[in-house]
Amino acid sequence: MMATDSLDARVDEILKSLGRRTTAPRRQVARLLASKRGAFSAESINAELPEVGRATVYRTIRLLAEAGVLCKALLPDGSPRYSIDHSWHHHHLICSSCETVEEFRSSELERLLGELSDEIPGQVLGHQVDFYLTCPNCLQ
Amino acid sequence: MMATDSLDARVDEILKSLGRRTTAPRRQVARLLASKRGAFSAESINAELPEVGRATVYRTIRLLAEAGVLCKALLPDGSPRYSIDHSWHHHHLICSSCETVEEFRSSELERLLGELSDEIPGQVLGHQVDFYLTCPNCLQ
DNA sequence: GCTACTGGTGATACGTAGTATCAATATATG
DNA sequence: CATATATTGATACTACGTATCACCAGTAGC
Repeated sequence: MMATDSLDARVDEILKSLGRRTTAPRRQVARLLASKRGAFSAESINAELPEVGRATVYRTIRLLAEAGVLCKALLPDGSPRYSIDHSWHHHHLICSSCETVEEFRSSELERLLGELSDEIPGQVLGHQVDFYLTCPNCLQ
Repeated sequence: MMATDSLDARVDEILKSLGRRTTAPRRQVARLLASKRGAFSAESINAELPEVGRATVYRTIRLLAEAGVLCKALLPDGSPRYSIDHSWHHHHLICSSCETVEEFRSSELERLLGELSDEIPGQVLGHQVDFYLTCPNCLQ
């Protein structure tokens, strides 16, 4: 599968650039992630990979999130969901019903957030904007 | 203390309006919360009230959060912090260093978020905006 | 003020999310 | 191929929160 192969290569590259080793467990996790559409919990990945240790699953997810391959969104209650990061900077549309997470971009929003960051005392490191909604699907 | 007394009264009122009972443990939790400045974790409240059960501490915090007395902010890693809710609708300035949570309001931001909500497919229920920063204090 | 009804409490157990430890193992490199 | 070391996975631990359930205490009605 094209997408899987390219993510494999991307993961190899990232690991190399970080001086990390390319191991079988990391490949297994990366391949499973690549097959996922939408958002997922770390625990669900762990459940689908009984042959990979839990700690390794979590470590790999963290590694890929820090490398920008995955991004982390928080459901309204704070529980994290991960998804493949398709675009550089974006926010999230989170369905409170089916927990689907979609990416969302708005240059106008970005501009305003930038302006506000300049006004806020201290050094702004980043921001998070999430919309909680009932998605068209869940509205029937 | 004035602030404590008024929160006591407010909590009594809220409990009454919800048809809930005014109990000693709920008062203890509410009093401790009133004495807090800034944000705190549920667990820290639990630790400071050994005579109140953990379940009751969490139940009371949830009750007060749902009633609008407390508001919940999420640190960058998703761990929740609670603080007395001083103003109706606001966002958060979260110091990544000292974990201080401050309230933040911007009518311009609110207006834009409202506009965007209209454009987003599905029924938008709410949004969350957080700025992560190093606060002036932590910048020395 | 007493009593009964029922909501609240707290001990315990459970579930999710994630990190720390550490002996055993696999990888990249000379 | 040998070896230094990054990585693994079992286990244990922390934070955060909910479910259960026997017992207790508010509150409404008399």
